Amino acid sequence: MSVGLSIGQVAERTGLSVHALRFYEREGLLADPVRRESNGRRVYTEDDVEWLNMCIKFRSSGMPLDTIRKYTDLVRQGRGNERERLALLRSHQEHVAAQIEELNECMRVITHKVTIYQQHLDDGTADCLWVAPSTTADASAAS
Amino acid sequence: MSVGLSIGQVAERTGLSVHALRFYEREGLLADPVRRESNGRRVYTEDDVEWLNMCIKFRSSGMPLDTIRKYTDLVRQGRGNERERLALLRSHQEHVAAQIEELNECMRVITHKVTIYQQHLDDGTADCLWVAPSTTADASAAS
DNA sequence: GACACTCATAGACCCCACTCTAGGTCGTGT
DNA sequence: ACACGACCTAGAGTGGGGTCTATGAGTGTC
Repeated sequence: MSVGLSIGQVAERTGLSVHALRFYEREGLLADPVRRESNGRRVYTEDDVEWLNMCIKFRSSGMPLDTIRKYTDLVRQGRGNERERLALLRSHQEHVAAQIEELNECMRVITHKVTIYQQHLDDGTADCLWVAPSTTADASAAS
Repeated sequence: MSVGLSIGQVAERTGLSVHALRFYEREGLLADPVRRESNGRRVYTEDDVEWLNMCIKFRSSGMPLDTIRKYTDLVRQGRGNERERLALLRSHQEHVAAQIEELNECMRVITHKVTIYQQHLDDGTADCLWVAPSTTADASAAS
């Protein structure tokens, strides 16, 4: 089934650089240190790729490498610590929820500004309303 | 109206450190270089605080300081470049939308993992299902 | 058998966004 | 008188997350 992938192939299909892949490995982010060919070259399995994709999801949702390492350690230790894994996941879940909240709020503010600029540009009123080269001009647009 | 605020007061009400406030100023993130008392101390206006709050929104939605500086420059230059400001804002808006998308996708994945772990813990099946201290064990939970 | 290519390691380097330090000034309270 | 706390500047240091370099070895093909 799993043919064995070179680091270059894994880089290609995960979008991580080969540098990053080696870096992640050094950092202990792979459940088991990648197998090697006789010549020392890394051989990745499809499972490794799947795991990496999960790490990428974790990273891109703001989980620090350190926490990913903790999670990896738990998984590596095997059965018995499922509660801990769950706690870690839940905590990250909350974190992500908070981020989404925050971004939505930012979005609200930005969209408001965009709308106002757009309106004034449409009106051709821009030249009348933007008076001072100051904070205030933009702030009044923001408020 | 505006009484004039010390850097400490501004730090308190924006949540930025006094260090960060000075840093932001050096970096050209304030529309006009803050006024000073005769003794050289900074005096912030409420407008400055408002502007800073906007910067904070920008930052916390992932806008690099560099881009905030560009926006600030545009505002500082005054009327005539509203199109550019709008373009910058729109571009950031898209960026934020993409981030929200991404986070939602991560959330989906994480929630799925959480659900599965929770199920197995509820079932008490954890000890049977988690077999190997390997990627696979967790990957099967993820899939 | 020469050239290009991919891989290997160890460690240096980079960028970003702060954060902190050193050394000094001012104004107030006791 | 003098200590204290808030402020000032310039610039060094930090932490996270990679990225790049130097150096060398194995493979593939003309």
